[in-house]
Amino acid sequence: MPELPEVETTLNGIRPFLQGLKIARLHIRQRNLRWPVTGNLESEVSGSRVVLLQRRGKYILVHLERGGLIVHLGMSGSMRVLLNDESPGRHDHFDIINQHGQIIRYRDPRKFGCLLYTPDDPLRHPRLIGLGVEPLSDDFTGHGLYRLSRKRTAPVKSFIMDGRIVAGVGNIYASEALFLAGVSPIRQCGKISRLRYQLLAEAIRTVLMRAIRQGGTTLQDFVGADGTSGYFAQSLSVYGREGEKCLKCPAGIKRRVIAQRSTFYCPRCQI
DNA sequence: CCCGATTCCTGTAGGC
DNA sequence: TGCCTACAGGAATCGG
Repeated sequence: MPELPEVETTLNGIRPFLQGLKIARLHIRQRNLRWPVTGNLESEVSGSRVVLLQRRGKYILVHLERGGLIVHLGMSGSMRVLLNDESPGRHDHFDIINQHGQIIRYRDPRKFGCLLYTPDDPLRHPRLIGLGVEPLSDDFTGHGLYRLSRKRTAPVKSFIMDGRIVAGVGNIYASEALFLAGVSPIRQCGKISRLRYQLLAEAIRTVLMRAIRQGGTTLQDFVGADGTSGYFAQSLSVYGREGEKCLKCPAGIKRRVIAQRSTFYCPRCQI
């Protein structure tokens, strides 16, 4: 599932084929994504230069000379640079074709992703305006998490997965970061100490950066822009390891559902 | 405001 | 072998 590291991997892969170049054409085949793709985006963006490719949370921002595109990979999306002409499959919903005729193809079997156009600064789009802090920026601190969590009762796992608090932490990396920090996912976020939030913030940063270095996590669908899988899956400590032995102690990894999401943790190491 | 449940979608896995 | 159901989850939305 594309979370922040997978989006970052995708972005790095497609950047050489888009940033600084003109978009010759946008070819949309399926307009029925997470939100309907409305309006004549094709004519808005064709001939426009990509001035910057940027990630914000799990969103990909394609800044154009005027306005920009906003792409989300949902939970099964990928963007791939085609090496040779391949006929599109039924889940290949749109292509971006650059000035050299190179094709960046968007595939998303479950259609949870989106393609939006805005004539304004994409960062100020209503979908992005309420996003929380970037976890890899200097603004992301344990102290900030601590302050935002006061008087709240949600489980800490739900808290760090809330995009209005931190942008880009999804189900897999939430479990992994909580394990690394030794914090139980079911603890009420408002009752966790400042010190432990410092450990947690550091763990989130560490897990995300490690995953980026390994090209993200591929469980089923995810591939980077070159079509290869990420290999962070082999580094997962708890996710998907129910019943297996904890890496740090003799206990077994437990699974429990928190906010309708599978959550994996060590009941002994994570307090 | 805060929080949990529900919703969208389709491929895959497991049961019978 | 094939049908059926449950499950996976990002994020918006709704209801309490």
